[in-house]
Amino acid sequence: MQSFTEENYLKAIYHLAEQPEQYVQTNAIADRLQTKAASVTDMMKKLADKGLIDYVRYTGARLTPAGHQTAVDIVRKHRLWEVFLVETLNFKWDEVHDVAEELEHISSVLLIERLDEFLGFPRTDPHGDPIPDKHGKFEKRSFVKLTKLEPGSSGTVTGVSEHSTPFLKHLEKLGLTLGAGITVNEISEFDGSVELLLENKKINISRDVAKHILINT
Amino acid sequence: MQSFTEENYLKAIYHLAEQPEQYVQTNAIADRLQTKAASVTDMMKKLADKGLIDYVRYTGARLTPAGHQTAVDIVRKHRLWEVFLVETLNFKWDEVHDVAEELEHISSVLLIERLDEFLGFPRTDPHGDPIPDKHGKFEKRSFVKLTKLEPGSSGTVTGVSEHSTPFLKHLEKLGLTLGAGITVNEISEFDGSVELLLENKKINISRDVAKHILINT
DNA sequence: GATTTTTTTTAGATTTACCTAAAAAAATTA
DNA sequence: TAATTTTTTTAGGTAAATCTAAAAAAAATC
Ligand SMILES: [Mn+2]
Ligand SMILES: [Mn+2]
Ligand SMILES: [Mn+2]
Ligand SMILES: [Mn+2]
Repeated sequence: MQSFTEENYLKAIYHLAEQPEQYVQTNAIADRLQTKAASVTDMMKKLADKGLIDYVRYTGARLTPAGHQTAVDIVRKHRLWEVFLVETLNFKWDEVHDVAEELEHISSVLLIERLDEFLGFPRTDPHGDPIPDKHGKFEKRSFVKLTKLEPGSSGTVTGVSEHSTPFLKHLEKLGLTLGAGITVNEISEFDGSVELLLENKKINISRDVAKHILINT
Repeated sequence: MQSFTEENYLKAIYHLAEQPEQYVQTNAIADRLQTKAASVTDMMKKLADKGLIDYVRYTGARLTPAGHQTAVDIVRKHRLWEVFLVETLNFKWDEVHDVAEELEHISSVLLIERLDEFLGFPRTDPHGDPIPDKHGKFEKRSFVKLTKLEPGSSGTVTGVSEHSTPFLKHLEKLGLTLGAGITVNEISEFDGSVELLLENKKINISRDVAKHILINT
């Protein structure tokens, strides 16, 4: 049994690690959880004592198999709840993240199994992120950041790497929702902003927006 | 914004008070929350400072209007989640209480409004308890405890005053579920056990079981 | 009404999750 | 490599929610 706080630390390490064996730095965790490095160090010792992370002083932390399982369980719950909120309760995709941050800590195993079943075992959440199965397994999506596309190339929006309400509302307004087909016209040398074709309409987005849009080519 | 702990104290006072103006004793709260009287006294001071209860030393505590609103909101959420678990996710009535104890603390107002709507604005939960509307209002049910019925009188099971899994499983086994029609044959002078007719079948239940069964005559 | 019992509060600790400020280690730059 | 900057840890402290043990008040009993 972990506290909400412990679960949030494990999830942060999970999301920050690009490869599973990679050590995640103290400051990176502090930034993500909006806390102080000293607090992170305290928690790292505690999680290491519990066998949930490997922690090496001045190097960082990485999840043990037990810690990984816990983290991926939380991610699974988060994403299933987001699907429920959108599909069943008609939330918009920009309204679900904060509620799911609370719901992901509900501990009942039966609840999440039944929810998964009720939703028809969805594979992705409203932001295009894959939903791990109960064993923590899921297929890796293939995508490139919109900023990495060559001018002239086309693709489909399959995900976003930022879940905040203002960002998603902005995309909604532009019509850049999941499944939208786009073609890159030009990437500005000056500020990195991207001009693209969305259903024959020419739109311009800033680099800051483009870098959080994931494209399947 | 209250902590889970504060919410649980307010709910305990709400459930323990028979009339709204009645002061609830420190020990009663401690018993219900499985904590110590000293801890309750600490929390009473805190809740009084926040204006959620009236607290009189050596007398007890009662909810202020603000505290009552908070408490009844939690009860509303608890009962709506129980309906969801049973109606939508096919939980049994004995499996829902502990999960609802966690879910009742999820704070989103939109979530609970949408859930209410999705469920079709149910008026009672799986144990027959009334669900307050968003203003905290609900109709008082009329019922008598099964132990108060005269031999010969009939009625329908409309509720239970105990939500534990073993108790509800026991009732399930006997066929004493919500809506069941019963007639009292005899109440034992010796141990208070009750013999009753349930769909023409004669069954016997102990006083301890009977006192938690609520009958509509 | 005095004595005993029960209930409640106070005093003083503990644990968890934080914090700031200072010290130490590692990484970067000169 | 020496100096500087960045990162991380340690030291020491706070607030919330808990506890035990002792003191005080209220209620029950004699
Ligand atoms: Mn999310
Ligand atoms: Mn998501
Ligand atoms: Mn319940
Ligand atoms: Mn109930």
